[in-house]
Amino acid sequence: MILIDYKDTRPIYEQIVERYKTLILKGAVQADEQLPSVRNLAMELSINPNTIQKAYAELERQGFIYTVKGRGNFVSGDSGLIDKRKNEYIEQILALVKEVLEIGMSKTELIREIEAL
Amino acid sequence: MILIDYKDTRPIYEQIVERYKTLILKGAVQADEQLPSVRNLAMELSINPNTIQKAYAELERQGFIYTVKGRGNFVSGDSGLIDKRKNEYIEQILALVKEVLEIGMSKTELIREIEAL
DNA sequence: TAAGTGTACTATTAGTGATGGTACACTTAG
DNA sequence: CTAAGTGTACCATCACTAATAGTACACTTA
Repeated sequence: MILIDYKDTRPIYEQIVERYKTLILKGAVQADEQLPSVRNLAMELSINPNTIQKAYAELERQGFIYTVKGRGNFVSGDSGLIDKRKNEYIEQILALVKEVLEIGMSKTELIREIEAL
Repeated sequence: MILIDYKDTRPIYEQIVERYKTLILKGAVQADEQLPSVRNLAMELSINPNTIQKAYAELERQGFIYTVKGRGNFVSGDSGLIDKRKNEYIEQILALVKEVLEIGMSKTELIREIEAL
């Protein structure tokens, strides 16, 4: 479910956050489903529990999961998150598109590439 | 010509590299045109000469500029760079597009956003 | 009660970005 | 030739962040 890419320049906790955001929004993990405990996931990935804790804290801050002390972390049911997330992506994509247009790529060529997916 | 955004999380030298790459590919600075000296640009931006040096070294490594010891740094005339750079952008954009499609955004909606630029 | 949960600390290590300063070789204008 | 301006190569230092290691405590539940 979760994989760490050590060639990736992004910090581990951030990779975990991104991975879970996608999993949750894709519906790969259902609402109110329990996430692995901090200690378990840390052991599974052979990293420090503090790193998992940091990732989970960030996911909670962004509303993707909620925490019950003594019980665990669970997937939030907030449906508005998908639209928020989409907008984040759109902004990133449009920023890149602007730059690539500036250096002379044509909009039609770009769209053709996207259609080809 | 060059501006540093301290709210940007990317390191300064990287911002400078990206900025010059775009300027060169847009043709805003011509081939064989001289770049500001390491010391001058450092003073102008109120940062350390070593940081500029790092940026210039990276630009040279990527073929965007060339260096003449004792004279300065100059814009390279390599025309193949544009295609390389375009491909870099395309890859980044397509990676993001894949993810946003995974969470349920439609391809047509995405293309509409791009057309709207 | 014991095991498993989150959480809050503190200390430490490692890596990177950036600074400050020095020194040297080269080129060019004077 | 000289001086000023170039790149370049160092070194030491500071600051910040990511990650680790370890301990402790409060909570929930079988």
